[in-house]
Amino acid sequence: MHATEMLIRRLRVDTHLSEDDAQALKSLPVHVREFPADTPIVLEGDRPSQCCLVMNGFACRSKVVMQGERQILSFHIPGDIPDLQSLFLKIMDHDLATISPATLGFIDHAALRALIDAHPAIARALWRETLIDAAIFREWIVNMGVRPAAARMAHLLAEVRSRMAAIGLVHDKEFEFPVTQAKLGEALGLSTVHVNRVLQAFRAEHVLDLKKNTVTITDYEKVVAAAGFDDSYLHRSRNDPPA
Amino acid sequence: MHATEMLIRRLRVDTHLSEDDAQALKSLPVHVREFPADTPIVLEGDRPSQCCLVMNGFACRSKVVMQGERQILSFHIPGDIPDLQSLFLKIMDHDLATISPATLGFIDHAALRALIDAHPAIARALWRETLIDAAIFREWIVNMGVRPAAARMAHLLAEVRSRMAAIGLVHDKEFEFPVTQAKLGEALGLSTVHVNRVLQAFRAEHVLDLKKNTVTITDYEKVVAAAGFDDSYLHRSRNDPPA
DNA sequence: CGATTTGTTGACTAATATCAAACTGTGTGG
DNA sequence: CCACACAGTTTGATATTAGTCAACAAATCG
Repeated sequence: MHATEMLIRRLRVDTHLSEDDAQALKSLPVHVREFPADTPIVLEGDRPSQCCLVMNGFACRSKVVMQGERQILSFHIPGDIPDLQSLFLKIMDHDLATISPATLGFIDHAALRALIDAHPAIARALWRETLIDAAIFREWIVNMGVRPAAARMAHLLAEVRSRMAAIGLVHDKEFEFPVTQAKLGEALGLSTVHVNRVLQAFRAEHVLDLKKNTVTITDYEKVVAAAGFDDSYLHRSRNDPPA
Repeated sequence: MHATEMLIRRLRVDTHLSEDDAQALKSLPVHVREFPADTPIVLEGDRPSQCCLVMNGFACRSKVVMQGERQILSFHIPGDIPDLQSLFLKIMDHDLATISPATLGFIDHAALRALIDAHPAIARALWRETLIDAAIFREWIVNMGVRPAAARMAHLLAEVRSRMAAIGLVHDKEFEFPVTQAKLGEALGLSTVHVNRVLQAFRAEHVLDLKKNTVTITDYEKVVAAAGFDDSYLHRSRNDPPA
């Protein structure tokens, strides 16, 4: 799919865009590039001059603390614009990298700014995307703060499943999620060993499985119950009818 | 100080606003109300029709999970607009409440939307505020994920100190922070007992103290070192000169 | 096919939670 | 002014969760 069509479809999930807005988006110049797995896109301290649309594959944002430990802050799936905040926060305060081979579309800040100034509806749609991004961070904080390891992992996988489902990428209880146990640990604030043990417990209870970059959620009800998962923080449009 | 002046000053810290923009902000109708301590302002599930500016006192955002545990997501100090996201995310996905007696200024969404449409610079300034909000959440995730209890607490207090300093509310190594040990625990994902013990350790080493709603940072260098605190995620303007 | 990354296991340790009790301090009504 | 109530803090003992280390097995990649 073409990058700008993808963007239009994504923004229209939550916000009404006129044909005029859509045309304007369609004429946005996008520079498409292929990235191998585990490759940095932008790093903390950078001053990017473009935003990045994930067209294919997966990415994650992370931050390293001086002791060399890394905290993964978010995972990104096709359709996401993981560094949209760089449009107004000049200096990156975290890293963005692929976690699988990925196709990325780069859009110049200048072009995006011009579009925003000329099309208030597009501005709102993008602003809203950054606000949902923040809502996901909030839930991530809850996850780390109050949930024990198993619930935390269940919650993360339920969220990724939910977001993948929204773009039609969940098939037959399965979805692609190219994450190693080590990376899951970095995301959840758990050691690799503990991640492994929690995963085994889920497998033993036939709740879920993760292998070969694929998550299989055998018993979705149990996952939701274990995680206390409620997707309202994702602010899907059905929850938020227009004002 | 008048609410709109406060807002103008706040937005001008990071963004250039013309006299025209400032005048427009000044004419924004603000409804000022006093709140006692520990009083909800908006709750999860609400559909607020106004945003709230903290003029005096302190607030926090939090989320409760079904087991009744509460995770505090952020603390808010005078000048903050803790629920600015409600302008575009109709349904609150978390609670907002005072933690001390507070003076709050309420601004109608409708008025704010009109202002945004007419004044792109104000829109950007507000958007930027929500992006910094998200940046703080990201660092909070790092805090919960990789830092042990003492470092985590040091980081939180260093952040609050930094934000209080920015509005001139740090005096003589002290600043007001009306938080109980129980609330600190809810913010940091620690039990009250553990918070107490960590605090005692800091006291014993003459690093910092927290009593009577006041934080005293005796040895700021040690706090920064223990926390690995680096304020660049707060995106102060000196780090982000205009494009 | 060897080399490297990823996953798995067991034994042990460290960090933090839990529980229950006692001890502040502060404000209130008698 | 005292006594009581209450919210907040402190303490000790014990339990639990998750981390560390080290070795090995399995999968993946060139």
